[in-house]
Amino acid sequence: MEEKKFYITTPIYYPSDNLHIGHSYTTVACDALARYKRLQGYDVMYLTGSDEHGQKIQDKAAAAGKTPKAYVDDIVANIKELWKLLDISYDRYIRTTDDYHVRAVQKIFKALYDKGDIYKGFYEGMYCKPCETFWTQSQLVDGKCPDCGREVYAAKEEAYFFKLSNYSDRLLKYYEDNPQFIQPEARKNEMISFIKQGLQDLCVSRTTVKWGIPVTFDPDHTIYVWVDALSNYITALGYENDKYNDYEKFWPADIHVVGKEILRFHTIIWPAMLMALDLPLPKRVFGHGWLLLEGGKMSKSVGNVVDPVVLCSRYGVDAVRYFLLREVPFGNDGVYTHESLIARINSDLANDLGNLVSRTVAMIEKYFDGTLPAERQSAEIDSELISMCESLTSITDKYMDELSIPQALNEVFKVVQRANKYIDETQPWVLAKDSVNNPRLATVLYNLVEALRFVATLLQAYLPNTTPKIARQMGYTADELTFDSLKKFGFKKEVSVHKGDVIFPRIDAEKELAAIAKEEAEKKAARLARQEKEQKEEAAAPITIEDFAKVNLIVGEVKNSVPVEKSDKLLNNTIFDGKRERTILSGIRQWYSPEDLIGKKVIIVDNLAPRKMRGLLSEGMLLAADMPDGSAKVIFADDSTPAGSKIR
RNA sequence: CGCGGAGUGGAGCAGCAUGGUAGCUCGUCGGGCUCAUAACCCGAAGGUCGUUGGUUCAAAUCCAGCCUCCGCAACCA
Repeated sequence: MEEKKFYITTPIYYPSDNLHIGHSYTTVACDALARYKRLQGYDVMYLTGSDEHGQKIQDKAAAAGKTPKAYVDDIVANIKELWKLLDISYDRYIRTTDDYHVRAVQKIFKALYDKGDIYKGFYEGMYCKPCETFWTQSQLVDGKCPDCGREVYAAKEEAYFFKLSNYSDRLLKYYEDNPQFIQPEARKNEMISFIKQGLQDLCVSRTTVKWGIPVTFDPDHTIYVWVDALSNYITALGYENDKYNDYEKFWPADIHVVGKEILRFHTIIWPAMLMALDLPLPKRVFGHGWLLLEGGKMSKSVGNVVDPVVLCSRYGVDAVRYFLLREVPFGNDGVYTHESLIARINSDLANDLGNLVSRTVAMIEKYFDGTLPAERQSAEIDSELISMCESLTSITDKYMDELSIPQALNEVFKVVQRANKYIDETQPWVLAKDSVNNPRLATVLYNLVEALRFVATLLQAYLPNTTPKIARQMGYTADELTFDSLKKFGFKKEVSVHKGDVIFPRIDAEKELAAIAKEEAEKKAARLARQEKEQKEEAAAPITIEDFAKVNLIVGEVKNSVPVEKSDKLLNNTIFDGKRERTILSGIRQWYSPEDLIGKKVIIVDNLAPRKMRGLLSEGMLLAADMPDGSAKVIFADDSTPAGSKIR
C-alpha cells in the first residue's frame, strides 16, 4: 500500500520587489492541491519560500539604502502577510538566507566537488565593467552590454562548474521511464530538444557577486543561484542539517509546481544535481501557464487594481481564490480582466452557489421552522442528484491528480446546478401547500442539504474561508465536512438550519466597473500631476554652468534614416558625429519621413547613456522642440556647420 | 525564412496525439416558476472550425504553402 504522504512545493520567489497576482496564482493553486490532499487523508508537506541572494537584490538594497538582509526581511514580511490574507496553508517557509540552508548548501557544494561533479575552471565571456556582469555572445546587443549599452571586453574569471553535460543521457532516459515527470506533455518535447542540442557545463560560482553563500573551501567564490536556490527543496526537509528531520519521510517530492519559464531548471539542472548527489528525483514537475493582464502594456496603468491585496478587500479572499483557480485552464495562459472576475463571482458564486444555500435555508425555515421532521418519503426523481453527489469525489480526485483544478471545480459546480434544477423539478412550494406532502417535502429539502454538504466538503480545498459558513447554515460543524463522510449520501438524518448572512453578495457589474474606472482615472491623474510637478521643479531649479557642461551637445549629420520595423513611432537614424557613424533612434516618424532628415545637420546629445529600444541600441538623442499640439519639430543646424562641432 | 503561442457561433474557451453526430461558459431572444441574492429552470437563434491546396469513402482533426494576431522593451509565477 502506498504511503499516504504528499510533498508539494511552489518555486521560491525572488523578493526583489513585492509579489503580484501571478505569484498569488501559483501559490493559491498549490494551496488548493495541498488542502485537497489533506482532505484525502494524506500527510502533506506544503513548502514555499524565498530565494534571497544575488546581484539584483544587492543592487536594489543598495538603491534603497539598506543592507541586503534588511531589504529582503521587509519584503518577506509582506509576502507572509499576503499568504495569510489569501489563506495559504503552507507548512513551511524557507528563506535561502536561513542559517541551516546556508550550511547545507555549502555541504552540498563540497560534496559535489569531492565527487568531481563540480570542478574549477574559467568562465569566459564578455564582461561589462560598470555592470560587473558577464554576458554570453548571444545576450549582447550589437556587441554591447544589453543592460547599459557600453562596450564589453572578453574576460576570464575563475569559476566552478557543474558537469551538467555528463547527465544528458540519464536525463533523457529518466523522461522516457517516467512519462509523467514533465507536465504538461507539450513542454516535455521542448526539454528533450533542449538536451539534444547538447548541454553545457553550468557555471555555479561567481567571484563578482558578493551577496550569496560563500564556498567554504574557496571563500572568494560565491555559490551561484542554482545550487543555492534549487537545493531549498531538500534542505527545507532537513537534508544536511539538523533544523528539520523530514527528509526521509517526504523526499522525493510528489510535485514541484513552477511557472513555465523556469521549467527547464527544474527538469534538467535540478534532476542532474540530484543524480550527482545520488538522491531520488521528484516525481513530477508541472509548468503552469501565466495569468496575463489585458493587453500587455496596459499592465502598468491597471497595476494597483490587480494587486491581490486590493482585490481581496474588494471582493473577498475566496472570490479571488476562486477566480484564480477557475479561470486559467490546465497548463495554459489565462487573462485577467475586471469583467471576467466579476462575471465569475456573480454567475458561479453568487447566483448558483450562494443563492442555492440561501433558498434551501429559507425554505426549511419557512416550511419547518428550521428543523426537518423525521418522516421522509423518497422518489425516483431524487436518484440523479444523489448519484451525482456519490460519484463526485472519484471525478474530482482524478482531475486534481492531473492538476486540472478548473475542471475539478467545474464538476463541483455541476452538482450545484443540478441541485438548483432539482428544486424546479420537485417544486417544494407546491408540496408545502398541503401538509400531507410533508414527508416528501422534508426529503426534498434534506437532499438539498446533503448535496450542499458534498459541495461544501469538496470546496474546503478551494474556498476555505467560506465553507465553514455554508456548513454552519446547513447545520453541520466544520469538522463534519470530511471526505470519509462523503462515502454515503445521507450522513446525518436530523437537520437544523441557521439562516446567516449572504455568502457571496452579487456585484453590480456596471457600478463596480465604473468605480474601478474612476479609481484608475484618479490614480492616473495623480501620477500625471506628480510627473508634471517633478518636471516643473526640475525646470524651475536653476542649474549651474557645470551642470550644463555635463550635457555634451554636438552637431551631427544624418547619413541615413529608416523606419524601425513594427514601430509606428521610431525612425532609425544613422548619424555621423565627426568621427564615426552612430545609431540614434528617434520617436518622430509621425511627423518626419526619412527624406526630411537625410543630409540635414541636427543637434544630438553626444554623451547620453545608450538605450535599447525595439531591440536596437540608440546611442544618444536628437534634439527636437515640443509643439503645443503634441507633435515635435526637429532642430536643424545650419548646413555649413561641420559634423562634430561642439555646442555651448 | 529569428524564437514561441494562437486563429472554432457576439465574447472567452474545449475538441485536434487514436480522422466519422461541432461541445462548454457568458451574452442575446422567447418561455416557465416564485422558495431564493432582479437570482433559478426550460427552449431557441447564431459557426462553410483563418486561407489555399493535398491525402482519404470521410478532415476542425493528418500533410504542404500562405495570411493575420499576440509575447519576446520592463518585471516575473
